[in-house]
Parts: sequence; structure tokens; C-alpha cells
Amino acid sequence: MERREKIPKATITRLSLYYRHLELLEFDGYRTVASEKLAWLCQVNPAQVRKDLGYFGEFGIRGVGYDVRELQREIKKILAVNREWRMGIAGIGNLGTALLKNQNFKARGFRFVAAFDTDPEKIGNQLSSGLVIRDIRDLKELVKQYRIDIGVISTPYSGAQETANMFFDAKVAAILNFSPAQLQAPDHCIIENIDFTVKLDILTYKLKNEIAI
Amino acid sequence: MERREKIPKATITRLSLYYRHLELLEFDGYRTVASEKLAWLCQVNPAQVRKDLGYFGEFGIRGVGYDVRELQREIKKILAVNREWRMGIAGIGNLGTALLKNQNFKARGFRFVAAFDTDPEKIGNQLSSGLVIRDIRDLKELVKQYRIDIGVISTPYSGAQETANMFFDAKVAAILNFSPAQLQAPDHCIIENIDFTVKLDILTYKLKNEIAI
DNA sequence: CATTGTGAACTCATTCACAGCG
DNA sequence: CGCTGTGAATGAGTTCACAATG
Repeated sequence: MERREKIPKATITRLSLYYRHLELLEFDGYRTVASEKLAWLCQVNPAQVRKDLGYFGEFGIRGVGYDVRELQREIKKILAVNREWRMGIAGIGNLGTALLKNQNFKARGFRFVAAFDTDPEKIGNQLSSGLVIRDIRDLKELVKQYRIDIGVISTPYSGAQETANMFFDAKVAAILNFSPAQLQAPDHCIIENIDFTVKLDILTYKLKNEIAI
Repeated sequence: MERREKIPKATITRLSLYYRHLELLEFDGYRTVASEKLAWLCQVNPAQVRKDLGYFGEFGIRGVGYDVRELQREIKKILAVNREWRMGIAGIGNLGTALLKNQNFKARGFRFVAAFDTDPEKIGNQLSSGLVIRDIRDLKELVKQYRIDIGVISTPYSGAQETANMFFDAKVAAILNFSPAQLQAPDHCIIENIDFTVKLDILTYKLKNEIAI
């Protein structure tokens, strides 16, 4: 059981994928699954599955495979999704509203507990979820009050860094950034970016090349 | 000028990033920029910038750096974003609506030319952009008619594969998938996934570890 | 003479191949 | 016997270091 080996980021991404497929396997009535099958489902190499899991422990039974439910539990522990995470979202435009209504977050224990905006027209409005949009100037105070773990940024480009700074100031430990801005962050804050246009650029690059060649 | 060397996917992602920062640099009045500065802005290594660009040609001037506007043009050519791309979106829920209204796409030449849904309540409704929501059963025909290059999937998990199959059938060359489903795709179609919960899982994993250690 | 462009060195990630074990 | 777990081999991507040059 090797700990503190350096773990590739791609491993974490795949773990998330394995987890999702294990849910489906369980739903389909499987009790156990071999690395070969799980790998096939996730479109990766079987050795990759075993190596990924091997970073964190020995979860399999030789000659049999992995117990579907137990492996789910283990991956949840590894990813730290075996608990509720409290999120605050800043920027309640179209995207922000869509994120607030997104069922996938809730289903996985990611819960929006506060919503912020700068627009006086929006502040005070009640969302369908019951949340009331708060003034972003109260962000710091409310992060504490609502014990927010994760800040979500869905502002336009222009407001993103400023919003991030408020989250940093409030000592939020992690940010999920949906704006195309590249945020300058202090060491104590972890950032993940979800950048739509970068993905589209990758797509068009591939289109140009895969098709031309 | 090395062509047909294998180019890392990460290089393409960074190219997209370089481009965005070059826009900002131009806006700030810069005529040239050295790899060191561009690298610093993008939070990468200067040699990385030069290597990335080196895959596609020699765009710099030794002793000076890169011409900001010319490099923009070159990267646009490389990424094939020096043209308009026509997109069709399937699944006009909260997320789909937000994507349709997203200004970042339009600003970069990615244009929604059709919107599809299965819900009879929605079909026929006109969106603020002027687009009318069409029945997804007409997808194949309309992909041709509107010369759609890229399919965007913003359906829930359940409908995603079926929707993708329709795009495949209509011979769309690329798909941007916002659903958490892992799509099975034929060879002729390129897929990029934007998966919110995977990103959150990465975040919580990091939170658990960076903080614990 | 500052900065690019690039082979070589290095670091990180994936896959192989097989010993170990239920 | 079948499948895991893992060290060793391979492959990919990044960084170094410096020769080339406008």
C-alpha cells in the first residue's frame, strides 16, 4: 500500500470516471467487476485502472476483480466526495442560473448555499431554489456565516479577478472558475478552470488536422 | 519549420491561452512580446512557449521577441479559428439557454445557427437570439440545411448518447459534450467533453490533500 | 547582445509483463 | 486458474542550456 508517491492529475480525473461507471454497474446489478471490464467501459488500458487504484491501496480480489460497491466507497473517500460540500456562486447571469439549477451537483453532494451578484436589480430576488441573491459586497461575511468551502465564479470576464479576490480574502480554499479569465491566486487557494472556448479551439484544431490528413 | 512531429494536446490548450493573452497585450498597446513575458502571463515556462510555437514555424525575431499582431494571426490559423464555425445545440434547458446567450462564443466566431429539443412545449418557441427551437427529429435534415460544423450537447445524461447518435448520423464532424455521459463515437467524429463534476472531484481531492499535508 | 529555436537531458505518465495470491 | 498488484520498460511532455541570429 504505497502512499505519498506522486499521483498524476490524470489519475484523479480517471478515478472520477471510474466512480461514475461503478454507479452504472451497480445499477445494472453487478457485484464485482474486473479491471479489464471497467477499463473497457472507461476507454482506458486495464493496467491503467489497476495502477491508478494501486496508488491508494489494494482494493481488489485476485482471481475475481473489484467489489463494485466497496470500490465506490473507496473512491468516494479518495476524492473526498463522501461528504457534503458547500458552495457559493458569484455572477447570477444565464450561466450562473443554469449552474444553480443543475441537478448533477446536488446529486453528488455539492450544494449551493449562497448566490452573489453586483446588480442592484438582482440583489434580493429569490431564486427557484429558495436562495436569495445577496450583494457581493457581503461575500466575505457570508462565506463565514454559511461555511462556504468552494467558490464558483460565473461572472463575465471583466469581473472575474475582482470576484476571485473577494473569495481569496474570505479564505475560501477552492474556486471553480467558469469565466475565461486566468485568475492570479494566492498559494492557499486551489483553482480549477472550466473554459468553454479553449475546448472549442481544441475541437477546431483537431477538425482542421484530422480531416485534412 | 518542423511539420508532422507529434504535437501534445497540452500545446493546443496553451496556444488558445497565448492567443487570449496576445489580445490583451495588443489592447494594452504592446507591439512585440518576448517568450519570457508571455510565459509569465500564462503561468508557464518560457521554453515551453518557444517549443509550442516551434512545432508550427518560426514566428519570432531573435533579440526582440514576437510581433503581437502577427502571432495572433498565426495562432488563429493554427487553431483554425480564422473563420466562422456553425454550431447546432441540442437540449435547450437552463444550460443550453445559457450557452446560446454566451457572448464569448459569438465574439470568437462560434455561431449557433440551430437549436433542438424533444419537448413539444419548447418546439416552435423563439429564443431571444431569434432562433426558433426545432424538433430534434428534424436534426439530420437541418444539419445539412444549416451547414452545421459542430454539435453541442446540453441534454441531461439520459438523452445524451441518443442525441449524439443523431449528430453522428448527420455526419457532424465534431461534438462539444456538456453532459456527464461518456459518448461512444464513430471514428469520423471528434469529441470534447466539458464535465463539471469531474472538475469538482479534482477540486475536492486537492482540498483534502493540499490541506491535510 | 537579447532573445529565439532546438537537440539533449530530464521528469512524468502509460503500458507491459509477470510474480503473487485468493 | 484468473485477475490483481507492481517493478521494469517504454513513451510522452517539459525544461535546460546553448548555438544561431536579427
